[in-house]
Amino acid sequence: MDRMRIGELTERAGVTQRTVRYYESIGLLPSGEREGNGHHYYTEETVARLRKIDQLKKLGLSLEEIRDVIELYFTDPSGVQPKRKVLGLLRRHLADTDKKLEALGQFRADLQSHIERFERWLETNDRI
Amino acid sequence: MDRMRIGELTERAGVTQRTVRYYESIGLLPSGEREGNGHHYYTEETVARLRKIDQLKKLGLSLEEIRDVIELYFTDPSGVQPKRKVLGLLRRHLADTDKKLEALGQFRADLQSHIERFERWLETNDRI
DNA sequence: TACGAACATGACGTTAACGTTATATTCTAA
DNA sequence: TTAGAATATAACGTTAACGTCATGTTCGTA
Repeated sequence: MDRMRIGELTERAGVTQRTVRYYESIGLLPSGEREGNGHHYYTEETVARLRKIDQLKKLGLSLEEIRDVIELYFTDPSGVQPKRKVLGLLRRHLADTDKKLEALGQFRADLQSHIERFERWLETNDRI
Repeated sequence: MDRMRIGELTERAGVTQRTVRYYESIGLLPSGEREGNGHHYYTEETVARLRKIDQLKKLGLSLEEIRDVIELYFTDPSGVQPKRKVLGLLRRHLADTDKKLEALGQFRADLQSHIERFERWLETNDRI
């Protein structure tokens, strides 16, 4: 009972069929197995994958970048060399993420100080 | 001597002329004053503005979002109502930023834990 | 003053990440 | 079994943020 077609998949994952097919076409999503009739069938994992992709997108990762990391959420590369390779990738992503975090923190501080400036101004000048 | 033309502007700000003209066209950058000849002239502030825009872009803000906040870096809205309006905008941006920070922090933690997992694996299985 | 460099303007091109028909086939329920 | 819903595939459309000519005018200097 864990096999579903694209209709149920997209409803549960909150994306459109076009999105699923697009992801399949760029190799971001393994294209579901097909029956003799041509229809694709998906599983729970596909739903989870789509949700994870959505999360990563919200972090500002491009689909290409996501393709680099999505696998390690659902599979384990076997062998020392593949694991080393993925580890390198992950470390780069971590460094990038730290940079983003710092910049975003700075931006937050800027916003905060602007907000306080406006608040002070309004507090002293408002009650005319 | 603080008046420059687009060539110097773009060199100092690290953007192309196309970018400057595009920003002018969408109202993100005030289009430089023009002489009788048709040439635009810019100032130090334009350089600073372009750099600030670039910073904000790196935070994942769209040019439209940047247009909402860029002014308050370089001007002060006068009057209580305008200031209230900008304050509201700023608070929304602050809330958005906090959400992004949280998501990004979570992603960082995920990455970190994956990295550690791989490191442990390699440490115990590497020296065959 | 002449000529190459700089500038202005217009228009078509590009990439990412899908949206939106259009058409054909398959599934499902009455 | 047959109409309507779901699916597959192809192809053209869309938005953001510019890139890349093409053409014409202006600037600066030899």
